[in-house]
Amino acid sequence: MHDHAGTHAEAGCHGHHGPEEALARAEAVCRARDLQFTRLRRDVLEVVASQARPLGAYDIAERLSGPGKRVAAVSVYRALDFLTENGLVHRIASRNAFVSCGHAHTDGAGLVFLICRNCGSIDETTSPEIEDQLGRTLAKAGFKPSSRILEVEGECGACLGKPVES
Amino acid sequence: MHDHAGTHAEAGCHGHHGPEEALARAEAVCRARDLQFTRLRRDVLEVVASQARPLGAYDIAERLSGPGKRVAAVSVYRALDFLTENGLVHRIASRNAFVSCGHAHTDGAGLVFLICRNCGSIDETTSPEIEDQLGRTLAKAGFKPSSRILEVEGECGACLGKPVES
DNA sequence: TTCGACGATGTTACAGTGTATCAGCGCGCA
DNA sequence: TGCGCGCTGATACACTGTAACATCGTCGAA
Repeated sequence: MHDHAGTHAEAGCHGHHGPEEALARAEAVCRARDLQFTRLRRDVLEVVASQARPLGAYDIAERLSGPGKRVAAVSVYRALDFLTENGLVHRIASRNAFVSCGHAHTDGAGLVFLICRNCGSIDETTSPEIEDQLGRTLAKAGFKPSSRILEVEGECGACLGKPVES
Repeated sequence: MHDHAGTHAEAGCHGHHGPEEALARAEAVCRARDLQFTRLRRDVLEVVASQARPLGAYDIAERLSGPGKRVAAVSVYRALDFLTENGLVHRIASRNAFVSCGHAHTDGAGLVFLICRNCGSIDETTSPEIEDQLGRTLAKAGFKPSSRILEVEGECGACLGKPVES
């Protein structure tokens, strides 16, 4: 289930900070903006933050459901909308899935997602240089940006280090 | 339906070259690689290339279907797979839709998609500088890339020029 | 020519993703 | 107490994508 938590921990991980930090940050953000950090939103964030891999909305719903309790996907979507709007979770467009945001960052500034096609983990970095270049390129094209996504698929450092489990 | 064809034509358009060019290039590519440029593939490409906006697979299927003829979405998907594998159309991950590729380019080198949230048109540019910076950033992170997507949403030059139709 | 291999297409079914709509619930506030 | 408002539950549905199998056409070999 959460077997990668250990293997991933060492591997140049900027992105995955664990649930505690994400929850603390969420509480702070919601308090600052006078928003409700409800039980459902908390639970969804906790599930997403507990994984270094992106989770689909239905995955999350399944994990939140149990014998006595059933969480519908639509509720998860609403919680995810809330969380993404407030920068607590990111949507990975190339996977139709979601990851928790490791650190506060100024609204999408040069954010890059590194998706390992081997272990499925997601790492998150920023690059002001890319942001600069992108800004210049857009200006040259006469385009006024409002949001951007930059996702790279490949092999992460950890998987390159230990290529095969033979 | 195709009302934007005129309005878009003047607007710093790198991306939308019309169906003829796309079809000619596709024929050349398929001949060079000894691939079959079948009727269905041709039709799908023609529909996609006739629009500056990205089209969903079901949109394409609908446009290809008529009173006597019905094209199933699954056939469209197969044609789109073929076309994307050969660099003739691109998938826009943030929209789950497809656009025809305006020009030959060396396998995803610094490709940037500019999606206008006002008129819905897509423009396509490349930036070696961004590619450079991205390469450096990835190297620093110890990440070996195999593919990447970079999509920017905002307002295109044409829509900025004529802000409102009042 | 006939046969078989192979790739493309047709068809059905189904899984996964996301939204619309309405009803009910909890809580603050007049 | 009652009202408003935001959150949640629940159902239904639309959109996106894939799996599996049948069929067809073409090309090359026997």
